[in-house]
Order: sequence, then structure tokens, then C-alpha cells
Amino acid sequence: MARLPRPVPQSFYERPVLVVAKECIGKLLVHRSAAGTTMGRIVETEAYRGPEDRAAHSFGGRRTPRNEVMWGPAGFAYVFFVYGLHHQFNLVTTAEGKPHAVLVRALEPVHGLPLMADRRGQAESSVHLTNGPGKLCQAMSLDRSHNGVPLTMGDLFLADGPSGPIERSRRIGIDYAGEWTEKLWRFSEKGNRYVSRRPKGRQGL
DNA sequence: GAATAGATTGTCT
DNA sequence: GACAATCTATTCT
Repeated sequence: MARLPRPVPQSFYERPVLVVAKECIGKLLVHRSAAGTTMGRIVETEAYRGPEDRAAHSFGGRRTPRNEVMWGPAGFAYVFFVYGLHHQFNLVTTAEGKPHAVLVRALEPVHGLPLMADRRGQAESSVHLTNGPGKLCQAMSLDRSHNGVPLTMGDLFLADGPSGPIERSRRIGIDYAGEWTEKLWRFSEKGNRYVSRRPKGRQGL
């Protein structure tokens, strides 16, 4: 049994959300559950910067039971449910009172492939294991029971991993957000096959 | 590969 | 009652 990697410290999360979103690329997401441990390299993220960001749940200062943890201190998980069937996993960043978060959109599976494949009903070799925000939550068994849990201790955390070339592009699924739709606040590892949608054009970093 | 429709429910107005 | 930080299947080309 290999020793688990060590969690990145809270100071990693206590920085501007765009910095954290970019530096998450290549980090390992680790989840120890009763069924076993799963790990994946983060290859795609998006930054949400409320209250000014119209695409963020905290836009305009909205503070509800659903998004409450976004308003709390950095280094906690924000997990919510959309479209009646999918979960989304986020990392709360910056500082208490700043409702900023990083959405994890895609992983490259690293450990626990059989468990992920079983949870997803897909072959271990399939990109559909973790190439989307809803898919990775299912593969890693993340749901609202993880909302508000600390990422610096316990069974769910980030750890250092090898990073590759990063590109940035427009965020996905927020066409209602006006000018905020245009922001290049999505970060992904260039050429990685698990990235959910290939960025258009050439947006180097 | 791209475009489209349908699924399905928590959350807020 | 409307809508959502998505996924899947289907129907094209």
C-alpha cells in the first residue's frame, strides 16, 4: 500500500481565484472513501469570482443556504447539484467574505481506476470516466455530503503533482452571463485527452 | 464531428 | 413555476 501524498496547505487556497485556478492544473485530487481511494490529476478548471461575476452563484452578493460555504474561509469544498442529476465540485479560495471558487471540470485518472470505472459504468480506458464536472464527481464519489468539508485535513484534499503546458479559454455553460461569458477564466492542460472540450483558437498563457 | 433534445430535481422568485 | 457552472442518446453530415 503506497503512502498517500500530503495535502497542499491552506495558504495555497488563500490567493486570488485566478491564480489558484491556474495552479490547480496538474495537482492531484485525492479522495479516500469506504470503497477505496481514488486519485486524479486536475487538467481543467474554471474561476468564479463573485459578487461581480455574473456567472457566479454569489453574483450581486447573493448569499443563500446553497452557496453559504463560498462565503466562508478558503480551503473548503463547495459542492452543489444542478440539472436535477449532476454534482459539481469546487474549491473555495481567497478569504472569508470573498465568495470566490474554482470549479474542477476534468481529471486524468491516476489511482483507483477499477473503482472509478465501476461507479461510472464505463471501461477503465474510457475518457468518459472523468472528462467533465458531473462525470468526475460520480467517478470520485463526491456529492453534497462533501459540501463544506476542509481540504487541508481528512479524506479529501489536493496534493502536488506534475504540471504541463496550460492554456486558457472561455468558461462553459454560462451563456446567460453577458460580458462575463467572454472572460478567459477557464484553464486546461494543453493536449490532455481528458479536457472536456478543446479550447478554440490559440490562447497561450 | 456537430447539433439537438430530453432527462430530472433542488433552489429561489 | 422557471431555471440551472451537465450528460447522454440520437440524428444528422
